[in-house]
Amino acid sequence: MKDVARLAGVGVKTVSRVVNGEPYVSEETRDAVERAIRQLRFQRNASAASLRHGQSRTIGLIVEDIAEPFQGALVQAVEHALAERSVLLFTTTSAHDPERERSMVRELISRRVDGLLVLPVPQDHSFLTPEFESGLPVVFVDRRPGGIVADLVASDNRGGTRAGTEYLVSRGHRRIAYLGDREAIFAGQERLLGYRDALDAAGIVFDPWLVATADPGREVSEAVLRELMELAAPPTALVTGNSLHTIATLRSPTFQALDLAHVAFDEIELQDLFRRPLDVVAQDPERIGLLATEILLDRIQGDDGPPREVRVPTQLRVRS
Amino acid sequence: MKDVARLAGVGVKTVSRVVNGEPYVSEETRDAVERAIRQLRFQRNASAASLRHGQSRTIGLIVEDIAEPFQGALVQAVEHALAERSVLLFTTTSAHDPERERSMVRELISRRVDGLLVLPVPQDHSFLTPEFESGLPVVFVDRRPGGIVADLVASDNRGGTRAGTEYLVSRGHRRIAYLGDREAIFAGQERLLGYRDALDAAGIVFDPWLVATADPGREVSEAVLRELMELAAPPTALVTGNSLHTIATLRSPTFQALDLAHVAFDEIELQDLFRRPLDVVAQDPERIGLLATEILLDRIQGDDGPPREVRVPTQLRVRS
DNA sequence: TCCTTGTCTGACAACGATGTCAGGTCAGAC
DNA sequence: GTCTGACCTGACATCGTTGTCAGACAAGGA
Repeated sequence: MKDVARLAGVGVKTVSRVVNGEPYVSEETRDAVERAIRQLRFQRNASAASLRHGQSRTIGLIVEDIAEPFQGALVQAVEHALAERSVLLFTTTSAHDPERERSMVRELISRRVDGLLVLPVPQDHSFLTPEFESGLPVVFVDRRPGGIVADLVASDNRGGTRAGTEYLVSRGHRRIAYLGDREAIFAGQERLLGYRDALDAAGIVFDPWLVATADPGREVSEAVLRELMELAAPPTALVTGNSLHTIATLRSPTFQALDLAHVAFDEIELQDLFRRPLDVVAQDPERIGLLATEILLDRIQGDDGPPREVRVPTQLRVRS
Repeated sequence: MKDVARLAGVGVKTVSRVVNGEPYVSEETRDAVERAIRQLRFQRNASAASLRHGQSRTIGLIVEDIAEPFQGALVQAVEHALAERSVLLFTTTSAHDPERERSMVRELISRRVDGLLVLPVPQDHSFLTPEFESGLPVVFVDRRPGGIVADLVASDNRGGTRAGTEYLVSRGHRRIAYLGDREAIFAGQERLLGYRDALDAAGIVFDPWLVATADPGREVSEAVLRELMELAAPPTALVTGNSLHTIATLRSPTFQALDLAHVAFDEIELQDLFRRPLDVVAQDPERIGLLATEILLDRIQGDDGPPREVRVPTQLRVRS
């Protein structure tokens, strides 16, 4: 900037004014400065500007795994929402590891991000409280963090499984099984509640033998299905509570041999090419990402209202 | 840092030494400083450090679309490779738009990234030459950029389609069709060459009627297949040159009605759940991302050897 | 004429960290 | 006692930018 100023024959502050589009610069001066900028290929140093006035026009995002379809779509949506506002995105991953998540938070804070978007690892997040209280805007995505009250944007998990289960009920099913995440996991708990809501509404007595909660896996699905089918009154329909369970189940030989009605929570890409059409409760990662970004940017602008919780509707997609 | 120094009763420089783990600090001083750091929850300001010594421990990545599986896996791999080295990643997308790509480059440079990883939009990239010559390390990924010679990490496209086509030949096919990207696209050109290599090696005369290059789309695949099957000597096998063509083809009714042997370039997730098993030439986005990151970090360390071109092997996966 | 107002400009300090440098202490060698 | 070298420490300038402030000038009004 000093060089530009010298070449244009003006003071550095005037160059700064031109670069930032501030008023009170004469036409000729502006031209001269812009010429000098082009000639020297000057690029404003954002670190220095950030140092001076405390805003970096940068936000940090922590997810678990970018390659996972839902999270990839989320990152894409956030990036898309930010790009128009010339805010840059630090993308980091926790790899499901609380310790790594914490260290990423540290890295991001040391880079002085203006705000944080976190898809939290299931654990206590009260370690964020000091930052949070010192004014760093944090918006959580997809899961409610433990030990801290903050903005949250997530799918309407409960309404989603409820709608999916009700669809099965409407097709005449009374013995509907549920395979999903453990209840310790935020979404797992909510989705199971939605399943029960639908049963209650239909006057179907909840049968704990029809519910399995576990970490997803092919062997898990296989074992669960075998047990289910050995019941005196085996289920005629199944709800899977997340995409990993869904995929594991679709892959399990017992399921493939059966002709269970099936509704899956979370869309599966390319399901139209599967052997059987798949009915799903689709989430909307684009909208989740967009809303979370907008709330975060509002917070950065200074919005300090009470924590908001936004639920993004799911969509039942029947294809069978 | 000033506050920490005051609290610990030492000079700021000593705090700096402790924070950066420099030698020549006595045990007691170090303890006192560390206590003060904890007490004040001090976080080093990376912008300021970056301003002072010119390195930001930050790199920029530009892809087209993070939600696309190959690119998502790539971003994940890069992030993974960087995390261990406490380098943070700016993730941005060009959305296939050259103008936006340029503006992202500008944003990244103004943030003083130490290096750039670019999956380039097909276009001339000579606008990067000034930055490049002024020492900003840039590594291109997946595609060779136009108008600039720089490091490149990409799949062995030619070898990949060659292997895929040779497999079809080995199964007795002589009339093998190819549907892929236009030759103007880097990978499209290379993959078509691999197809021809395999034909040449098998002594099969290249028949231009069996080759279609186009932008992918369901209608495109449908039309191409119809035309192919109306040939006097229709093909008995098909090679699709990228995943979009593959998916469009799998969805096209004509293809579904047929029983064409098929090899697809690029892995398709969950293909094991498809109606028919899919033989693919799999790329290795994890390895591409890792190698590109390592080369970039080498360049940042000062490696100024001639531009490198690294080809990552593909893997033929036969399932049918 | 003098004053006010609006416009335009640049000197200077400050943001928070670190490289440089000079100075101090202390043990051991001569 | 002096010297050397290793160790320890902090004052200060500096990185590039921008907020503050004061000064200069012109136009318009009293």
